[in-house]
Amino acid sequence: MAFAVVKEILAGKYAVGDTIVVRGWVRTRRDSKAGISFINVHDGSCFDAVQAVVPNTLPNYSSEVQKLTTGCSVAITGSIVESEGQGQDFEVQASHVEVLGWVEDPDTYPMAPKRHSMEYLREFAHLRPRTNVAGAVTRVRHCLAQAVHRFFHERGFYWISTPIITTSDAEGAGELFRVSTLDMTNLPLTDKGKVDYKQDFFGKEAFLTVSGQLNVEAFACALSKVYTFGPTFRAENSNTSRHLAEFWMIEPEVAFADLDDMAALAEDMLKYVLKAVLEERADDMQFFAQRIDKNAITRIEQLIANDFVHMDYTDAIEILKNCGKTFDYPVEWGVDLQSEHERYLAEEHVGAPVILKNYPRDIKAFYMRQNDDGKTVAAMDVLAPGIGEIIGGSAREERLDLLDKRLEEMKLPKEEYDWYRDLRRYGTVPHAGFGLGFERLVAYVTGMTNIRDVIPYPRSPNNADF
RNA sequence: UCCCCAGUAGCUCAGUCGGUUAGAGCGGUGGACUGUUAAUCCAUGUGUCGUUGGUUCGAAUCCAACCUGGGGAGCCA
Repeated sequence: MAFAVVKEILAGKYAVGDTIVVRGWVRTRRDSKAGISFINVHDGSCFDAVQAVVPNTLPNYSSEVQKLTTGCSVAITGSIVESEGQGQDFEVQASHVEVLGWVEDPDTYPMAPKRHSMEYLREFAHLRPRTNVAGAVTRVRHCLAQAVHRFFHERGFYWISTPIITTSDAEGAGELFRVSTLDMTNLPLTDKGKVDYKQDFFGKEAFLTVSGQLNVEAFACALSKVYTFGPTFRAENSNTSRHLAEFWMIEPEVAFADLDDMAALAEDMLKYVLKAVLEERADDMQFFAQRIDKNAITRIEQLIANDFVHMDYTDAIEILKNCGKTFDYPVEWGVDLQSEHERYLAEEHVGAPVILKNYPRDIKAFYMRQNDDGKTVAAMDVLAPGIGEIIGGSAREERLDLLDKRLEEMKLPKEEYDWYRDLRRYGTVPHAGFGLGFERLVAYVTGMTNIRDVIPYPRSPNNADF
């Protein structure tokens, strides 16, 4: 007698007549006067629940089975039978129903079998995994993560676990969370009255990382093809549907590669992982298309079928200037594109993901490789309709003199970058990489509109419960 | 952080141009019916109307501040 998971039962892995035990949580119970009850049990192995048919001849039928409500946990022993009803091929003819855990008060169990708002479910981050939508998101998220690793592994990339704690606050890529073991109510001070970080755990100021890029570049300049996939932290006071204080990022970094190589890699990767979702999570995607976003599947199919549109920043500016639309923020060569501009390009002008390349150097980071025109850098953004920037990347400046010049121009402390500069002093090579916000990808794929609903326990300003 | 909107039963919301007893659907519960499947039908309970303060004879309805949530912006992934 085997412990069976719902996915395998529904897929017909067991022969009719096999006796199995299925364990999970009750989604719904329906009683029939024919002397049977139907109990839908889900265990997370797939979108659908399995139906158990429970006859009223079981000793605990009236005392327990008929009292089962949504959320109760059960272990049901029975035989696999072909279903007499519509909606499923196989079901379980129960011979024994063991109630593992009751729901204290069905009236106040937060996950009632009905529509709930995403905002409401967010208040129950510990119970929402039992809902259709959170379960589907979780499986799609897993599928995407596995596909990302598989994609890079198949192409000879190595996964680098870059550090989560960093002592470099100089990248200037946003506010950092401080990491300290000092007693905040009694801080040690130096002679000058400043906090004496020499007495802190690392002997200097430490923070949570905002990016693994600089660290992973060192490995690209040794193992050629590498990537990071880990958590990232930004202490920005961002209150939007596409920002989190703690999120996961994928950052490939490739030696001997240029910007066009990165654009191609980004396109290949996105198509690869989206294909995996369509193939492996058809059940969940069908749900998203039904209930969350009717274009969820067709959008992905179209993305896979079409080449990404490439566009130079300079050309994008011309398009925006001549499109006849008036924007809240005026468009001029040299300005950073606003959300409204990016939305227009991705959603209206192209209607699909678009890769913007070669931005003015003055609005981009110090490490981006300068183009020969002296005005732009080899940077790219992949803009997805509805989400905005999903990928940001660049070729890295591998020429030490040019890198140093940028550090000086941007008044960054050169000594903080000694080890980073070493990569240019010892056997430097052209290299490039990009960063993909994992939650933004999950949101794009599922059609979920708020990034807080595609990560198990969202952290954002004023919210780190659970 | 800025702008806009909202906060009324377990949930989703309607309502009140300030005035005696605040509504619907869903969920829950009880029943009817049924190899059912977001079933269907009947019955049924529930609310210090976000918090604090103010205006008023009287506030859930008006005003203010605050809190929480949503949409948008900035920052970015």
